[in-house]
Amino acid sequence: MPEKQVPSTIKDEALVSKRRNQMIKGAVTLFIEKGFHKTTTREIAKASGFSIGTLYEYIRKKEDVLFLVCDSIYQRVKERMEDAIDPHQTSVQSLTHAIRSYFQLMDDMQDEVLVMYQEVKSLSRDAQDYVLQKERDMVAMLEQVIVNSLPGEHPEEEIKLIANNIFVQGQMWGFRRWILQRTFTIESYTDTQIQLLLKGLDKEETLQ
Amino acid sequence: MPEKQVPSTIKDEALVSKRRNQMIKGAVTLFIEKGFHKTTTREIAKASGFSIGTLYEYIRKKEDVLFLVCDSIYQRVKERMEDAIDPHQTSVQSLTHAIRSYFQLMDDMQDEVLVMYQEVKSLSRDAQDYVLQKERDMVAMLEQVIVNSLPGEHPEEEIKLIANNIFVQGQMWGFRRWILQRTFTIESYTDTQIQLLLKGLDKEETLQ
Amino acid sequence: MPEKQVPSTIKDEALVSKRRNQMIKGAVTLFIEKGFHKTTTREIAKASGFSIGTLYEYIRKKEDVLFLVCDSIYQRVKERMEDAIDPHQTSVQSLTHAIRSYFQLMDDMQDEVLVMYQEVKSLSRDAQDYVLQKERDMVAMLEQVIVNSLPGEHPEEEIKLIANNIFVQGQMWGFRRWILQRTFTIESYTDTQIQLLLKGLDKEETLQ
Amino acid sequence: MPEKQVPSTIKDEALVSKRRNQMIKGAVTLFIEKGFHKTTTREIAKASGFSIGTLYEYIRKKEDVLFLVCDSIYQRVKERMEDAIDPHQTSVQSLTHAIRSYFQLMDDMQDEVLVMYQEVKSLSRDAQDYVLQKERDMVAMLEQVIVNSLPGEHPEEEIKLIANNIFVQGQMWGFRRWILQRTFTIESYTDTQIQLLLKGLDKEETLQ
DNA sequence: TATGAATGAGCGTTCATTCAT
DNA sequence: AATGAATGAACGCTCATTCAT
Repeated sequence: MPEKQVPSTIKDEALVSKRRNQMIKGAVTLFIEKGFHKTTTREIAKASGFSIGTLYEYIRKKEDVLFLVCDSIYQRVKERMEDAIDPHQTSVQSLTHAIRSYFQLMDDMQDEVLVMYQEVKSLSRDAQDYVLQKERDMVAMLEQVIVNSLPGEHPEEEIKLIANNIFVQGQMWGFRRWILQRTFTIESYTDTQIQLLLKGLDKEETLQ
Repeated sequence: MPEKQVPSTIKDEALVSKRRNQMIKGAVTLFIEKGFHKTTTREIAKASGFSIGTLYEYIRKKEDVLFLVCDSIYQRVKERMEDAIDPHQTSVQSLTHAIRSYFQLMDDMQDEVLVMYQEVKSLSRDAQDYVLQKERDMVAMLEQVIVNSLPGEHPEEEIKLIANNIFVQGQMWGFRRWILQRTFTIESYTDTQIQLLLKGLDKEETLQ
Repeated sequence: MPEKQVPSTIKDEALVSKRRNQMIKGAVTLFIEKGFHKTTTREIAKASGFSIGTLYEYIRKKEDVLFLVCDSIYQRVKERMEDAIDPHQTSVQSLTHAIRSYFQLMDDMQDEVLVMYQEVKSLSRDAQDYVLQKERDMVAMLEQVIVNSLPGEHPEEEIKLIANNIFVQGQMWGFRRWILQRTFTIESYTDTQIQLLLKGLDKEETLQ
Repeated sequence: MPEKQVPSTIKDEALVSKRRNQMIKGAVTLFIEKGFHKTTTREIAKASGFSIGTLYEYIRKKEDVLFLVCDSIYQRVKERMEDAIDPHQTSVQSLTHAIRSYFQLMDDMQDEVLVMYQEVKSLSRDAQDYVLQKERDMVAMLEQVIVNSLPGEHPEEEIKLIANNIFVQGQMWGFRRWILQRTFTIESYTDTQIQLLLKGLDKEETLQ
């Protein structure tokens, strides 16, 4: 898919994939450290293990690197979410399990998520739409789990809002870390959020 | 206070205030449009209505403009929050009123808040701390209202988390606008969030 | 004389004199510290005790300040040389006395002389000529003393060269201070130079 | 050695050398004409035959150009002095030969030496020390020749002073050219200085 | 396919100078 | 006579991008 969006002059697709993975790995660290704008293409090339000339054989513009990075982050998030969620399960446990998995994931990928939050606006309109769609897909996955897990009638809007709340609360753990991680561990944070949510849904649950 | 942090070569303090307001007004629009990094100092000067030379009589570095913008946003938010919150009131209504006011405010200042979210990381460490503190102050205000308004015992952690949730949900209205504002108006968004919150707190309330 | 070369918009000549003395005093310190080019007009104004606007009432261009400074340095040097030299005396002592006075003067005004050496080239052609003339006058004074003091025939060229050597050796004490002042004090430096000179002139003298 | 002090982003060392020579050649002319401060980096680039971007591939800061120029001047001076001086010769002729060579050199490199005199102070402390050391080395070479050439006892201080005098008299030919070159040719200047020196040292010598 | 030297538009910033008050 | 806010040309420097090898 990213190959569709970011053309390369190199024909060998396996090589393109390999080089781009090097690039993403190198770039993500730099973007976390100093942000997209303050990272130079030379630094990216160096961190990727090849020359500036080679870098430009695999991308057209610096922005492409950012796109590749964002895309790869969402890819990884999506894969792990799909592993964690079983769409056929209908118990409340399946919801709490999904939340736990997602929050844990957000804890693991704090830095990456923070980068995405701060840098997507540097993408072109098209690329932003592409990334936004991935986000929508993820929220839709959460909506699905909620619908499956909650007995009783719930207006669609409420479902949507809960999904969005969960989604943002996961991210918030990372980008408000300076405030939250003084008071909570990822476990206590997860527990308390689930508790608040389920109280609101008139559910009892034995935590854990 | 910002005068303490951002020195100017101009002596007339009233003039400094006036020019800086011009600057903030001009810069915010540009930052919203194209981000801090892609906005040039010349553009800021032009949008502010004076020359590049004059701009630099009122700041030392480009970053100072960003700081002034962030500071002014928080200033305005804080002022409006203080107007909206009565610390002596103890009813649930005072909480819902605070939330309504805050969400309305976030609706009014969507663009500004978005800018802050995406650009604070471009500030120096010191300036970031300064801004972070303002944020902490605001969350503390929300905590206070929650403590005052909720009968019954609530662990401190729970209070903290609810305050953070409300704070982020307000901002989320702005920075997830492309998703949320398809489904909600600011009113329906506010109502649904309050409903979810109060359900969780085992309170009944006639909305509005 | 400098009033001829550096016009002022102010009529009151006494005031012009006073202000310019303030200026020279302030500027010389700055030039010694950081050089002419790295000193700003604002700094000069501040060090002079008045505003940038006032500064420009007494000069036309920044370069004028440098001229005034150079002129004042030469003025002071010339005055002290004239005090030290008696054109009617004809003994060898009168030569050694002149050298001693001049070297002492160069020791006192090391910094000023260094500044002049490094910055005259920043003056306009005209101003450089004016300063150069002052230098020629000084060398001529030394020539006069030499002619008066030395018995026997000496070709004019030799006199000229000796005068130039003395002149430069005086300055060298200041601008080669890092090397010379490790080995010599101003007194030992003076003694040794005089000794070398007089040996060459087949003269005996009881040093001081 | 200068490669140690002035890093370049270009890897090909031969190319670095070539480009830097272009740079030095271009810059020296400009510095002579208008001084270091009034010469712009774009002018240097143009005079060197490449673009401003390329210039900065071979230096880090404008000051580096000045350092390279100073370094190259001293390098050339040193090389020619080493050719001219035979440390095993012990006759007076070896001293006069050294002086003649050195003065001739100073005549050839008048402009360069003038530039150095006026601009070293614009170098950083470190670079100034480096250049000063080269100067000390040169003076030491002269001291050596003097010690070797002069029979009889001479206090160390006297040797040092003579070496310094010769050193500065060489430079003086260039930086006081407007005065000296009216009266002398380089040959007559050299002869007269040698004559004065040897008289002082109670030596007879057939000039030439 | 890989390299890295070359380019130059464009940036942030400074500061001599002016002029209305 | 004195002030200082305003100006903008010009500076040093960076870095994304290209292209000959």
